[in-house]
Amino acid sequence: MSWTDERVETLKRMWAEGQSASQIAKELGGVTRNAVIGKVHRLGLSNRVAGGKEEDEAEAAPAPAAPAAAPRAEPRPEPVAARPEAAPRPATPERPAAAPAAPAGNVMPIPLRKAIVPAGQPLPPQPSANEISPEALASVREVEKRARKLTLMELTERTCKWPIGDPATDDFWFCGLPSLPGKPYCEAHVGVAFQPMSARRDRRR
DNA sequence: CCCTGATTCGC
DNA sequence: GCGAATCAGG
Repeated sequence: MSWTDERVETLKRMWAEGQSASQIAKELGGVTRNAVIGKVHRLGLSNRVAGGKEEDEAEAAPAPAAPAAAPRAEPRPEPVAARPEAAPRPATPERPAAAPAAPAGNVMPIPLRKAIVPAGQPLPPQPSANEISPEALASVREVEKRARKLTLMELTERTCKWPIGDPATDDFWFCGLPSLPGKPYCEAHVGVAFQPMSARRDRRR
């Protein structure tokens, strides 16, 4: 793989977004995080906040904290697959079939809180008590108390991705315990996620 | 261990 | 210019 303009662009964008080198490498494919880091440096977009090119010295830059605003922003929970990329412009000026969903009145009439959350793609089915064995259910409940409560961005290939809580509230996180090799979930959650058909049938009704 | 970025240096 | 190997951390 080579650093085509497009790939460099992606690199720049993701780096600017604060994505890690390994994440960028995964996204690009065909390169390691080392390659990404190397490129980042060569491009000169390393870090150094206000850096200002090659200032001689003047390292003693005071004003450590801007007293004005404190944009204490947690890492934005950007959806993993968020691809602002080029929006497919349907170049079809035809009548907009449906009226604008948003009322002219700039006010969002939605009850906020419970509603809009994209909910993302199909999440693993939440156990509905009657199809999970009592043992597994108990195990899960026990495990969820020990859950690492990871956020979406903190998940890796080795962390349990079982969602816990209501995505529409702050009361939402991912299990995060060590996942079974090759599985997306930890042992307990694998237990409720992958059940033999027979087990389900026997328990049904 | 898992992960992070930074640097070096042969290619 | 490139990126694996390595370093230095968290």
